[in-house]
Amino acid sequence: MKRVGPVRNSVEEGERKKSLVDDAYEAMRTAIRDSTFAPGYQASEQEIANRLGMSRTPVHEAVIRLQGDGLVEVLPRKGILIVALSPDDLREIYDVVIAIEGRAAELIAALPQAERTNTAKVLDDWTDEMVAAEKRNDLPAWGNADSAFHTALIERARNSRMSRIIQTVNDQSHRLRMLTLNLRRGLDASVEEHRRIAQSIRFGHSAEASDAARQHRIRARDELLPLLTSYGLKHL
Amino acid sequence: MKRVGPVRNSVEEGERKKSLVDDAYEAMRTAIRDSTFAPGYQASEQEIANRLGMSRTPVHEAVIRLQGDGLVEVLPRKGILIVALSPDDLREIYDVVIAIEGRAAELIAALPQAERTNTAKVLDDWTDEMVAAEKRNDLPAWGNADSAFHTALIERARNSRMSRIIQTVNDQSHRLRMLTLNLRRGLDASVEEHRRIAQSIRFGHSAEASDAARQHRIRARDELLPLLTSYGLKHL
DNA sequence: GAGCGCCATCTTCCATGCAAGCATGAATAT
DNA sequence: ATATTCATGCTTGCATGGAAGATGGCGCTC
Repeated sequence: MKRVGPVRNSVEEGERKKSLVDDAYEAMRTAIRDSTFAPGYQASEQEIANRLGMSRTPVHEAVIRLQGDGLVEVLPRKGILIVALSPDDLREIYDVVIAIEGRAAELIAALPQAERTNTAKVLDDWTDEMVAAEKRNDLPAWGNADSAFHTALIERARNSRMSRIIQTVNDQSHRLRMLTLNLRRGLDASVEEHRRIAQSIRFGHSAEASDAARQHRIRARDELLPLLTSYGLKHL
Repeated sequence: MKRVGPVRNSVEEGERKKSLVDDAYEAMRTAIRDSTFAPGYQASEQEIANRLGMSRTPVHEAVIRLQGDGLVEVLPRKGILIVALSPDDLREIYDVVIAIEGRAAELIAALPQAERTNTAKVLDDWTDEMVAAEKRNDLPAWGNADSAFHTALIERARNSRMSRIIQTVNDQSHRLRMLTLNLRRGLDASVEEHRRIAQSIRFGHSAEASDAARQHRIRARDELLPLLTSYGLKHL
């Protein structure tokens, strides 16, 4: 019986009081993100509890949270199902991201100049990192820098609800992202589009910032979705 | 000890199998919405369990869901706190609604004409209802018709994640809505703005539909927020 | 051989018991 | 009178047992 995630370490617990529910939640969330629990996999709470070295209760409560996040589905008296993403789910997720990121960029571009300049610099730095990673053919680093760009874009809007929404759909689509990272190599306009977003923010052009952020996601969607269907991927 | 909500009726249960957790969740959600549980109120799981005629477990699990919805906060070993909305929360909620409803209107306006016509008619019908209610000085009916308009707008976009997001922020701000319904009487441009949204959808003008939906919410926000601060309402 | 029904088993659901932490207030010392 | 300390009660966190339900296999019947 292999342990899925880290369990309460009784020796060095000097940092923070985390409940077993939090442990179980993080462990399962991670396991789902990196496909240790693949979609379609059906687990039982008892089994997971054994792996994590705890009783069924905290696992059960963590599952409730994961269900709220849309990551699992609990089939009454059948077990826990790791949900798969359909093309329709992808369409939904993209529209949510387009809406939220567009508004976030718009809001940032309406902030005072000092903050705009600072944010634009941070965004440009991450874009620089993407360029550097591309030169090194370092795909993981490229993906991380791209993620960091979009995370920074949301965080700078200072809207915890927007952050949470994006976090949720990111969790849902994380597996897809890992997959698509390998598909689209080279043919990507992300860098120029990121520049346009940062520049619009720098100059305080709200409408253009919103449009740039939206078009960036729309273009990425229109490139990816046909690719997936051509590969015959019906769910993941 | 007064019962807060309906409890499992053992006699007529011919409709659907609802778990006790669902019962507890709905009962508490309703109690929070209609201020039976006012913000700042601190309850204990045992107390709520007694009121609902069940044990602590389903209440505890329902509380986890409500916490995910941002309606309550559980203070470890102190109790359950009904969260209050700060002006900053209001700002966040409005921006989420502006983003989502704007995109929803944009998407609907991009649908085939038959569906657009149908949706526009439904929206106009609800706006008619608002006008009629205003003539009768029937404020609750006006509020219901307005809610129905916005619910229809979201539902027609056929995006379950958007629906869920809106549902969540609606739950959070429901008390505020009930309050503001009484504040702004007469001085409201909602009807004309609703017409413009419906008309943009009817003609398939995506950009204008998005703008109309966004401006409608922005205008409402800019009217309401100063009103609240002038009344000295720091939280609710 | 095919189909039907029953039973064993595995699952979640819920109740309850125990433990641990924190706040409150009383009681005592200064 | 005031401050401090300690005990008590109330809270959630977690474990565990029993119950209800669903499913799959196995045996029986035709």
